[in-house]
Amino acid sequence: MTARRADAQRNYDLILATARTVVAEQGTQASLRDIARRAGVGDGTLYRHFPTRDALLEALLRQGFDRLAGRAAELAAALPPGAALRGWLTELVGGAQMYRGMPGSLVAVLTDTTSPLHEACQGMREAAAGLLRAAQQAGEIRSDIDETDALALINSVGWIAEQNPQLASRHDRLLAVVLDGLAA
Amino acid sequence: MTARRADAQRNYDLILATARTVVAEQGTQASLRDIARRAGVGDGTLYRHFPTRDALLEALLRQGFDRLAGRAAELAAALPPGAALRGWLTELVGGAQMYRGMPGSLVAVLTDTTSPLHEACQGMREAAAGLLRAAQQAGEIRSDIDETDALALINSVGWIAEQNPQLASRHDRLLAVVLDGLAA
DNA sequence: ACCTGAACACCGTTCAAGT
DNA sequence: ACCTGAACACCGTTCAAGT
Repeated sequence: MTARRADAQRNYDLILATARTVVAEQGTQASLRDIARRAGVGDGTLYRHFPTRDALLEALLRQGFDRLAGRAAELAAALPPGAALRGWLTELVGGAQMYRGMPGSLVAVLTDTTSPLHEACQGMREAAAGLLRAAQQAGEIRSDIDETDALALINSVGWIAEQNPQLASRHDRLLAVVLDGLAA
Repeated sequence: MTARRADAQRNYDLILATARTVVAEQGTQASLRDIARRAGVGDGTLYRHFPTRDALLEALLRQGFDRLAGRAAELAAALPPGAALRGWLTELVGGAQMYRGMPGSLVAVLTDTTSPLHEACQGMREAAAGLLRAAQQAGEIRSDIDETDALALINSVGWIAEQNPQLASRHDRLLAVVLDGLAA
């Protein structure tokens, strides 16, 4: 991929930047043809660089995942274990809501080792596992759940507001209910 | 609607029965054209009887909603308030999972008074509100939530398994976490 | 190597023409 | 009053033809 031809690299970047805009506007189910058209490339060019929709979303999200993994380390250093985990999960669900459909993509990919999104997810997963383990050892979080449970539940709360914008005002309370359920 | 012509009534029933099968197979996003084709009617006939996808889903679900409202009364009579609410919510999420996409339709319609699904939802809503109020007065459920919160959260747990079948084995545990979060 | 865009098989939705 | 199916404007995806 480092030996990419200059025009190919330019198109790759162009498609990705356009996809970021269009997905922010229309969600993860945005028309791929629309993305290609607005990027000014042929349909086939999009498919050459991103053979599946997940491949495109993956490229779109890798940055966000890396950032979240970094935030986990910061929070772990700054806060007690339970507060660090709760703070991190709260940031995660806020970030996933930036793109409509993202909680779904994230949950779908959580256990799918074949998806390109899964690889990008791993760093974040391990960060989640670390925070969770520490909070469990401190006796602040129930011991019968793992990081997959926590990520699935938190994203499901993000999904609610995206499914029905009128419920967005309830988001904080719903998140609090789930976090209380995770407590020991 | 009682003065429906015989052929219209026959088509209405035929479309609904076919939709039940197809939605069970393919979820709430099933192709409307496919439903019309398998019912043996023209595309326009489906639109005449069900002008929107929601109208079709509503007809499909009214029975289930009525049944759930009835179950609420049974559980309220047979169990202490907290157990009645928890049992009812557990049945609800099990039923909603029968059709892929149903938790989403239900949450979407929860606050939309214009949708035909909303009307069908009202009986169930009131049943939920009654169970919830009793459980809150008994001090078993936290007092800062309403039935909309409870229904949204429970359906979000149903959404998880539908989004990623590999997470289905975690369903009972995830439901337990949310129910614990709802406890006082 | 990479790009383009026509082509194919779908989809939701509408509406003139029939009975 | 109701039904039909062609028609329209989309969509995802592929692939021969170009550079």
